[in-house]
Amino acid sequence: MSPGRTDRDIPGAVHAALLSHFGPLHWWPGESPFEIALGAILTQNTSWSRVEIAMDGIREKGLLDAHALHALSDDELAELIRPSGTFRIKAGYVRTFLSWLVGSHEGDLPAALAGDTAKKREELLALRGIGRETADSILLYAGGHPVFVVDAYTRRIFSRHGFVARGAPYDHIRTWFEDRLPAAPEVLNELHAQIVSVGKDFCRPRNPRCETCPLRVLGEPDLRR
DNA sequence: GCCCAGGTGGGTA
DNA sequence: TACCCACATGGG
Repeated sequence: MSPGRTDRDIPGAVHAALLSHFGPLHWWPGESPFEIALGAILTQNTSWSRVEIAMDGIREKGLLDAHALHALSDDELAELIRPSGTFRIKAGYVRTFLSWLVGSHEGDLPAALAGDTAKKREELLALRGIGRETADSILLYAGGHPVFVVDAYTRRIFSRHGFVARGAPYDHIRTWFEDRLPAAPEVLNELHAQIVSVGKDFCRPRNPRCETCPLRVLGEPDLRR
């Protein structure tokens, strides 16, 4: 960090550095809010390539719709989800989500997500299987709410550089970013995607590639964290 | 064989 | 609060 710079500049500087390196990533472009929400649940502790296989299967069967999936049996739903792993658990989570969406909001996700951000977050968090990261992914990517999504990459990168404590609570990290970024969904969307990319390619759990990392401008990371 | 992946929930102390 | 563990698939 150069002299005169404060930690308030860090998220913006990271965003600029990563955008310059990776170019715009445009996560979840052109997909329906429902597809995005379903993907957000299926990707829990799972690589995105596995989620795409499950989503493609659901799409090919013409079932990528809240009412259609809601009408399936538990076993049928679990089989569709199987490629994304932890499928019996996730089938239960998806079932809970569908029951909320169809039962309380007539299957209309944009309508279900409209309104006050904090209230909608609470509503999503009340559903079993929708934790903080999944709730915020749905709020941001499917609902266009200006929230920052904190994931394992965010924790690893920013704790290695000393900006957040390793075991800091989710909402502490989220507000640290939100306080330092514009309340613009497109910025928060892009930054989260960029962080995942740099986390995969450079700031890896093992064998990190710090020498060529686009975030080496932040200084020397503490890899013990 | 092992760790990891765009986590969450339940249990225990 | 802070750890542990199960969940389950496939890639590196």
